[in-house]
Amino acid sequence: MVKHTEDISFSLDNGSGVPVYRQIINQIENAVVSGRMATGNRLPTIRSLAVNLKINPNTIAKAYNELEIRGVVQTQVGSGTYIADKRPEVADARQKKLREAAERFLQEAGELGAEKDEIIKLMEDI
Amino acid sequence: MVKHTEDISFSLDNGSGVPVYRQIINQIENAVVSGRMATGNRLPTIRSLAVNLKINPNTIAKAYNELEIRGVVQTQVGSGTYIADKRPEVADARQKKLREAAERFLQEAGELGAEKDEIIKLMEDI
Amino acid sequence: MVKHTEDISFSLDNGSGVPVYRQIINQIENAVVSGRMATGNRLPTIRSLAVNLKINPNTIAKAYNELEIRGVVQTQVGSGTYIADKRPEVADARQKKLREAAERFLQEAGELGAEKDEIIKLMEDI
Amino acid sequence: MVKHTEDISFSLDNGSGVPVYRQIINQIENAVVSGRMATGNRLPTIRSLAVNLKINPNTIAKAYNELEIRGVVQTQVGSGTYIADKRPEVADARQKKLREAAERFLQEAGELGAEKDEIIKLMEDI
DNA sequence: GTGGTCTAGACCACA
DNA sequence: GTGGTCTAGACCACG
Repeated sequence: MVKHTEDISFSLDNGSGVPVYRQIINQIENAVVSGRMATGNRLPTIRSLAVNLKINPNTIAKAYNELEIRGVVQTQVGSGTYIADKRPEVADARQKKLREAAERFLQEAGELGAEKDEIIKLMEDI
Repeated sequence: MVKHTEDISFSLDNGSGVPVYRQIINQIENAVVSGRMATGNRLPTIRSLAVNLKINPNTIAKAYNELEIRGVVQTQVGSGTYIADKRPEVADARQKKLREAAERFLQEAGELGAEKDEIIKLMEDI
Repeated sequence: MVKHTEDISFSLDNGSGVPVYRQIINQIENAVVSGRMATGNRLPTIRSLAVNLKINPNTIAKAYNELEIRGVVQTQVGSGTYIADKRPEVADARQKKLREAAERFLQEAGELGAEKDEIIKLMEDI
Repeated sequence: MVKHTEDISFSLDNGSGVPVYRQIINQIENAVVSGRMATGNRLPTIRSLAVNLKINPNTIAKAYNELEIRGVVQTQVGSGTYIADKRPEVADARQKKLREAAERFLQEAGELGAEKDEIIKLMEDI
């Protein structure tokens, strides 16, 4: 039985320099490794997402296509795009991605001269 | 335009999608708003930095040029590129940049399903 | 970003010492402050202008880029470059630029020993 | 008998894009064709002018050198640099330069949407 | 086809 | 040796 959930939302940042299609890829991968999207869940259609995010359908198609190449999703022609079978690394992947995100942030915080105290205080405040 | 310190180091991430010249701009701005680079400090020469970072001098020139247009640095042809006169917003800018970096990180951590506890624990560990 | 007029023409002077990209910037700014180009008007594409002016596309890209950093234009990759939202100073800017141009001319005319009479006569003749 | 007048003053504009050495050349040529500097008049020494204008002596040397190549000045080693013998074209040259300066100005004024009336009024006001 | 990024390399203005 | 300008050309993101 194929589930039809579409409970994923995207937030794009146009000024960050990160290509839009990669932001989409990242957010889908994050949803997968965090367990919010699981095997068999359906992704939004290219068209609906294009309308939602106000971007060109080609951009989303490119993201889905790359995710398919990586084995994260599978496309069923005429039906939609689905999260692929769980692969073993998923559990590790979340930790890895979380740690990488933390390191990117700490790198930048370090450049801004923030010490551990200030950073943790900031985390607690927000 | 007096001091000649060059105590800034750069770290580039080629796979992040953020253009190299923008990474350089960000890191220089971070150094300025954090106080590590102050008015009159000299930046590394375009050519020396190009050798250091193993990138094309034009890429660095582009970064320095944008910083000049934005009023962050001043160039003296034949002499070098220097941090421009401190403008009043500098003090606020650090807080703003730090908060933005934190928000970007928390956004991504949220996508990965991390709660505040896990995040703070991670911060303390690294 | 609605209108698609491209009613701006450029005239470059190679021997003047003023960099080509700066001449382009000046002429676009002049068109904006004089009202010939208004918010939303599209600039010529980089490539078409490069062909027209017989210069390298990068030179035009550099001009457009600086105009974007200064907030004069906005770019939509895949679509074109457009005059940005009108900012309040525009009205004053025309007078300022006109007066500066006049002062540069009178400075040079003075060096050439021309008096007001001769200058005004010249203006009427041309 | 060689005259030793040094009654020429310079005004440099660093932001104009025109190289400093060319600004110097122009202003000396203007002084010559306008009759303010005549055959045999001595130019300021490179060193004194460098101090006055706060620029590098090499820049002035380059200007004087180019003027010598063009036959506008002559250098007497150990004595100084002097305006060369008047050549026939000088009388015409002033008109030509004046007209060119006027045309550059009118070009820019035209870009700013100024009509003859406004321009003449501006000339009269300043 | 639109603009953006990056490389490579030539030549110039200035100290 | 410093930065600035310009050319040429490759490849990318986006529509």
